[in-house]
Amino acid sequence: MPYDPSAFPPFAVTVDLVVLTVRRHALCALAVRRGESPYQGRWALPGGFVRGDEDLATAAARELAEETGLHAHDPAGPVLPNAAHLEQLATYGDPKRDPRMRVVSVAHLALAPDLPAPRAGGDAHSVRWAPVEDLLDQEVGYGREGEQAAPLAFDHARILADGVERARSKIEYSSLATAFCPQEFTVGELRRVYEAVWGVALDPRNFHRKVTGTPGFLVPTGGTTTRQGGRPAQLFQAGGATLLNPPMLRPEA
Amino acid sequence: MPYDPSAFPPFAVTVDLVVLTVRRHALCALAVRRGESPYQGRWALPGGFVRGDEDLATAAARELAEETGLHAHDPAGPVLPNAAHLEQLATYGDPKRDPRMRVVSVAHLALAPDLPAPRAGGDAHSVRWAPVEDLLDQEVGYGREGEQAAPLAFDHARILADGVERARSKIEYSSLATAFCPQEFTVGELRRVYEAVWGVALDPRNFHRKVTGTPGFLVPTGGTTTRQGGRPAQLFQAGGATLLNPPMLRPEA
DNA sequence: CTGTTTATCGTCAAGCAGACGACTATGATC
DNA sequence: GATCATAGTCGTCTGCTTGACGATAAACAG
Repeated sequence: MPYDPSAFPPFAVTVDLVVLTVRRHALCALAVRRGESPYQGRWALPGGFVRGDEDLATAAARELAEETGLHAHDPAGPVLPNAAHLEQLATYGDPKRDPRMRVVSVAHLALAPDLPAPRAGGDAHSVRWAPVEDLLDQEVGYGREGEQAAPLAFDHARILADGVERARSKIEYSSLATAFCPQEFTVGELRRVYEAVWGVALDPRNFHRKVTGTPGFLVPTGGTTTRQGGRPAQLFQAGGATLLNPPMLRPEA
Repeated sequence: MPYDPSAFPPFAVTVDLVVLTVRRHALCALAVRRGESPYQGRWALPGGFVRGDEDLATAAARELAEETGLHAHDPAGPVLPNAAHLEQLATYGDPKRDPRMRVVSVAHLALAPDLPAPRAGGDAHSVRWAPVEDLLDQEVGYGREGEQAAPLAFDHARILADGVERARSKIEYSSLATAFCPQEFTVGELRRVYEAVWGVALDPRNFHRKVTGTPGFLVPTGGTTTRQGGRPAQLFQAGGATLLNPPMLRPEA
């Protein structure tokens, strides 16, 4: 049977990105300010149309590079300095999610280390890192200093919440928390990542025992650093293990 | 800025279903035989186009009902007799995955109890439950009795593998295994579900202690049954808990 | 009645997690 | 330079969970 274009309704397909990082002890997401209607002036997740000859993962990696300058981490390739973890999150296709037309958005989740330089390709007025708490708690509508208190555009609050939940659960049983760290990092820095993502305090001694005792999680690089103050700490890299067994336990409550 | 149809390439959007059940000690998936080109005569996952005014979850539930007569389980609604668990799995959008046109498929995962009656809406020649092992091990190409040994159509082997992996991991930390059981079931039946999905043997005594000791997982209905032979077993229903803490541990290997 | 099957309860040792004490090595402050 | 604050690292102890497995219970088949 030949291809019959009338047999299916046409959709626009986009990728939206939940890009997370840990800055100053807080889990932050990348937000862009919309320059056009609908939701003009509101904050939204970065994203864009999938091109006609482009895979979904490719489109997400392209958008990520355009917005942040980060490369998607290729497990097969070499360890790049500016590499972020990128994975598909979920797909959102409510018929009314975009008032203009029928858009299906394949959301992706990216985890990036704290970027020393601001991202490329956007001016400071239209792109920012915002604490996810601020972005999600804006249903009632008040920012701290007359800041933009409107909720995220479209269904992006839901997408962001799903992405944050994915990140929170995935660092339990995988080594993904290292994606938030620079290439070399200390146990304390890794612990602060867990604390920021989970929003809890962890016992430094038990945490240290756990992560250094899990084979393949961390490999020492030999160096030490004192950038956090206090006694110098050993530097580590992410080891080859991707799944943690047994997992890190997220405290109750 | 008004809606500009030329600004994005049109896509067809479909839902494909990985419907799993446990039959005769084996994890089985629903497969349909393709009646048309491409891949005519090959087995594929059930699925179809998303309609113009339909949500993705709605489309998946509609396809599920059309193929199996099962309802998608609504957590808010009453417990229906023929209810299956349904969740979004992942989205597949390789530009070449369908030779006819650009199709993005939002795969969903459904977990159903073993259906006493064959499914409605399809004749026996074009729909069947097949052990996932058979469906996935056909890359080399030989079935047991001259059976259809060709691999699944399109990228459906990959989708099925992803769905199976999701199910395998999700029954570890959630109560989803009960979705494979009838409304009332015994601990032994639940154990056989785990054994079939994971492909391992579990100690009946430790399993019994674990599931009956996890609060909210199982609630006794008071009845007993002897349908498995041997000493009568207590009947249970799924309790309210959806997350198991601590999780069921899948044996190493 | 005896053997088989399945369910259920108990015991024990090993391992892990949470609570927390103690010590170490830095920089900051007086 | 002594003291303090900070952060890192090593231990100890206790309770809980797990995995291995013995023992008993209640049905059915011969």
